Amino acid sequence: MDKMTQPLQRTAARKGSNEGRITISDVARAANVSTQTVSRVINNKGEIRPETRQKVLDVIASLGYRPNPLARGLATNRTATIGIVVPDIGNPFFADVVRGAEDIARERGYRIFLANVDQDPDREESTTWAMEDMRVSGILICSPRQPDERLAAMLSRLDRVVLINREYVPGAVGAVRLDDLQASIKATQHSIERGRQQIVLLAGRPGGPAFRTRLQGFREAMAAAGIPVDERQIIFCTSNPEGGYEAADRAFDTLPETDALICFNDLVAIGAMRACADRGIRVPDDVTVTGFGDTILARMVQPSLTTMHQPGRKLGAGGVEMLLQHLLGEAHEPEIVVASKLVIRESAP
Amino acid sequence: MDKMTQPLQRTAARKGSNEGRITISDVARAANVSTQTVSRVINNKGEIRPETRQKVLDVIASLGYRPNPLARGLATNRTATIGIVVPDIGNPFFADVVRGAEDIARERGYRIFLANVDQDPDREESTTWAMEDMRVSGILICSPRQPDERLAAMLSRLDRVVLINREYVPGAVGAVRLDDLQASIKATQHSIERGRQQIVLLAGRPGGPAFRTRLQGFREAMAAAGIPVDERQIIFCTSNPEGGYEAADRAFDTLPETDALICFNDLVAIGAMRACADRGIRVPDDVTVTGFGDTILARMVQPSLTTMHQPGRKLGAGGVEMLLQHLLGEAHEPEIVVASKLVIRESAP
DNA sequence: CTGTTAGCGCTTTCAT
DNA sequence: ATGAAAGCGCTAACAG
Repeated sequence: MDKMTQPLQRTAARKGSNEGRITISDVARAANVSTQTVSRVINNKGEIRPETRQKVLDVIASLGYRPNPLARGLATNRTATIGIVVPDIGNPFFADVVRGAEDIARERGYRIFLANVDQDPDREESTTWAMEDMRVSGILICSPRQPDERLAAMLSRLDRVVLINREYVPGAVGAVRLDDLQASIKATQHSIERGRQQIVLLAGRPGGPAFRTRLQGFREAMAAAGIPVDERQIIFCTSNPEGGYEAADRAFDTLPETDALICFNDLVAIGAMRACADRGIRVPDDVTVTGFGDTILARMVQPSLTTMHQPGRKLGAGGVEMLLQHLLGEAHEPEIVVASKLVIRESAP
Repeated sequence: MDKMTQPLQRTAARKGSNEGRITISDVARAANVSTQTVSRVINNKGEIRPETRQKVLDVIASLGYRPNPLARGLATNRTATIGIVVPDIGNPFFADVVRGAEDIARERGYRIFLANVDQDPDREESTTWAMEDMRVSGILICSPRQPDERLAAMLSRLDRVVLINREYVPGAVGAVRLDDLQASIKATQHSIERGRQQIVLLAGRPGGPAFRTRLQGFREAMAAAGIPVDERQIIFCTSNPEGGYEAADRAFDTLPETDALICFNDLVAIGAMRACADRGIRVPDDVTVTGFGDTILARMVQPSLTTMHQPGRKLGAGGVEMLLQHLLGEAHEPEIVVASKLVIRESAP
């Protein structure tokens, strides 16, 4: 049980005391009221005589009082904080999700507690517990790779979790996600329509639902066009530029006729394009490359990237909104699906 | 935590407040000891008879007890948490800093409380307060743009802050930074040595110290080479691809002879290269482009980016280490300066 | 080595 | 409309 032995160091401070910070009693004393009255004022609860209220507010301002969220949390078992768990802060898509969440959260008086788990399911789980321990009001989880069963197990012990960019799983408050299946279909169709013969899917890491959906969309689009799929056309990769580079490399080794690459995300696509360049393969003439995400880089890289636009900001904002509705007991959809559309640029015109 | 270590116990849900969660008293009762003993066990404090200790640990495990960090924090006025404030989670350099910090923090039993402030000084300040309110053990701040005076003011009201990537300011625990001045000099020198005549600095946003240092290095290198600097060679920009795009555009409008661009960071460089491409300007033949950061993208974009390598991970790790040393009362340097070296790739051979 | 007694700062009953 | 008392779960101080 070493995990819970937490180092609580102390500087030269005396006791666990409050190092001269203003407390609610200080305010109460200075305003000649009880602490409850102060509490009521800062929480806008109950009826308070306007004069009393104003006096308390004045004292608060002049003393520079800031409520102690830990004490509050201990008393109420809740903090005005929303946790966000992202698998990879290096991915601009998640950066957008976070921004969207922050926008709404801030507006509604909540703080964001952001955690990066670097694609590690164990870290994801322990992080989630830690947030729960901190009595966050709710958690947004972007968990593209956690298997359904494990996620369901987590949810069964967790309350108030909104799933970002994955299908609703019972036990969650709800899910806000992109229509990944349609996106995958559209991306594949586009390559088919442009007459590409040997389309390869750089599919991400196997196991997670994102992977499955991409794959399914790919297969469906190919089947609909009557094109048989060789299993070698599906290549696993980590979801970053290196992964894309290696996967594209493998694609060209295995299937030299490859003339289109559908990539798990923009980062993978960038890596794949680099692999093409290093082999003297021209994009888009010899091979077209399609990404997912339409992150800011897509417009900027060369050739610019054809990619499925995925409004991450909307997902984050929608997730927080759903959570807050839930907290307020308001009704809401269990699942919000946001469509993504293809943005055609140079890499796959 | 294991899902099977969850006994169906539920002590009549006291006041519904703690929703049936296990408390230290539950453990104490079940183990026939006082809460104090349990506390000692989980904190590895004081001497405890091994049998007692083991018994407590067993009960903790079987009950699935997890200490309430809020209660702990309230009692000790400290939580085993380190805050990190980054100006822009979309920037891969900061992602690296965060990862480095997480590595060490996790290893030492601390949690990371990450906050994004989107380059907004006000948000930076309020976020910092919120962290302080949460009684974090310390804060790492990456604050490239906050003016010295304002930062100093913040520090005067804050304890235990480590500055990341900026010079030591009195009041801070210390600073861990790159040798930005040398980096800027080296980058400029490289362009000079390769015979570039009209070198333009895309300098970032004015006001912050990062900006100043880049500028100073640029001027010093130019002066050392006896090249006069036209003020139009210094262009402000936001530190993202769009900023780079616009700034490069302006550079070519103003000084058509421009044949080298030194960019505030890799993202700016990517935007600048795109601007070149859109104008039919060849990189590196017509114009060389140099970035800062050597983020993962630098290797992958086309042409690949010559850039100053900045080991973000080291900064984050070093920052946490310095903070922990400080908390333990150990001596440490006030400032750690990490050298960055030029990585030569295609954009400025 | 272990237990007892007080809080930490805030909110929640209940009174008034 | 306001106050008094009683915790929330944990740790600090001082016994023993």
